[in-house]
Amino acid sequence: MNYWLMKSEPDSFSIDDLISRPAQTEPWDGVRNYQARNMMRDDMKVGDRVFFYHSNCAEAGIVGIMDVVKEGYPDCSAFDVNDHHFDAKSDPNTPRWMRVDVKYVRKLSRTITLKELKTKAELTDFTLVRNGNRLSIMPVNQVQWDFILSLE
DNA sequence: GCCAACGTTGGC
DNA sequence: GCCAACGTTGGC
Repeated sequence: MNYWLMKSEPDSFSIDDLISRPAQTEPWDGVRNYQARNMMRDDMKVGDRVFFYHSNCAEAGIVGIMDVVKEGYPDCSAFDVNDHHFDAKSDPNTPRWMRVDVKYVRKLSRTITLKELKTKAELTDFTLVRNGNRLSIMPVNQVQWDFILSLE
């Protein structure tokens, strides 16, 4: 089993939005970055665990945990001209973008903020705290995962 | 709202 | 294949 972190701006989709979805499950669409796409297409498996991270907000940080419940499949929001994430270069016959489905597991008892994570020597190599990193999906290793949860 | 970091695009 | 211009991300 692998561990991941996925970012979302709570103004557009928060963990409370996920909780209110049917079956508390949501297709994670709109990702338009190749590295992140490749991880959803090739590496994320059913049963993998995911940190839900709130970005670009007052208190950026990890707020909860999700499960991967459906592996990479075409992100059809790229085909919809009315969708904010429409991409004319994604052909339905050879889809350029992929998504996975994620399901709510639980909220953390508190937000573990980016600010706090940056102070931890144990997380020096964690992608999230590396300066200027903009990946919206990233792997988390077992040691990092366990350490972060121990902060809760 | 600012702006640094960085990914993508496209001219050459 | 280089690289300048441009757009986006995301912390602050």
